[in-house]
Amino acid sequence: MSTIFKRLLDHFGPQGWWPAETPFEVMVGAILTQNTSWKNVERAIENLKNAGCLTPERITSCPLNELRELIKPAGFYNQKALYLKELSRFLLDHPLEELATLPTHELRRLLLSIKGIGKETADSILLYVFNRPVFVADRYSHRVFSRLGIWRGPYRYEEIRSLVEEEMKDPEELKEFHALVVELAKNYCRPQPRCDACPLKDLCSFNREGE
DNA sequence: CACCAGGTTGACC
DNA sequence: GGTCAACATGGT
Repeated sequence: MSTIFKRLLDHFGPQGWWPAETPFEVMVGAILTQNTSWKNVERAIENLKNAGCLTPERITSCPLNELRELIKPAGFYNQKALYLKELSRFLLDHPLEELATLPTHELRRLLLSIKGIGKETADSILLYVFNRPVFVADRYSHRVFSRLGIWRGPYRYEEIRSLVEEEMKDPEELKEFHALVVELAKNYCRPQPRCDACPLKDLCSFNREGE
């Protein structure tokens, strides 16, 4: 696992995730990017910035219809507008300084209680906002680990997360690793793979089927 | 034209 | 516990 990380870092270089100016922007981006390309999320965030709506206060006071229009480029805008309202309400009730004092498992439980925040979004926030040592075990990681023969069987979020967290404890490394796995999968591990140019070609076991 | 994207929810079994 | 359709825009 650590070897793979070094290989990826060597090949792609530091990815600099998460791209955002404030912790709140990270959280908003984490919700908006759910099953959505980052390119579309950028437009939505740009709209929110231009409207001065990138704080919990302004999103809470923003009319729902207006909020929907602002984030439209990110897709699923009806439910995501509600999710952003939920998140903002939560943050007004629980300041970041308070949340930062909680142990990771309690903070995760709190985040998961917010409608619109599931496991992956919660872990993205734990990692990129609160610097907690967690791995974001998204579908890309499952695809990559399956192709590398590290993981057999179906996609199970918690099990893949544990697999990585047992070996890697440094939040900074976990941040980069998640970003690098995404980069690898996007470029070389598509449904129609291009294993010829893959930087981990020599490690890839393609004799087995199963995503 | 079909398929994919930095998932989550609620219904159902 | 697990599975599944619905959700919506923009790029390839």
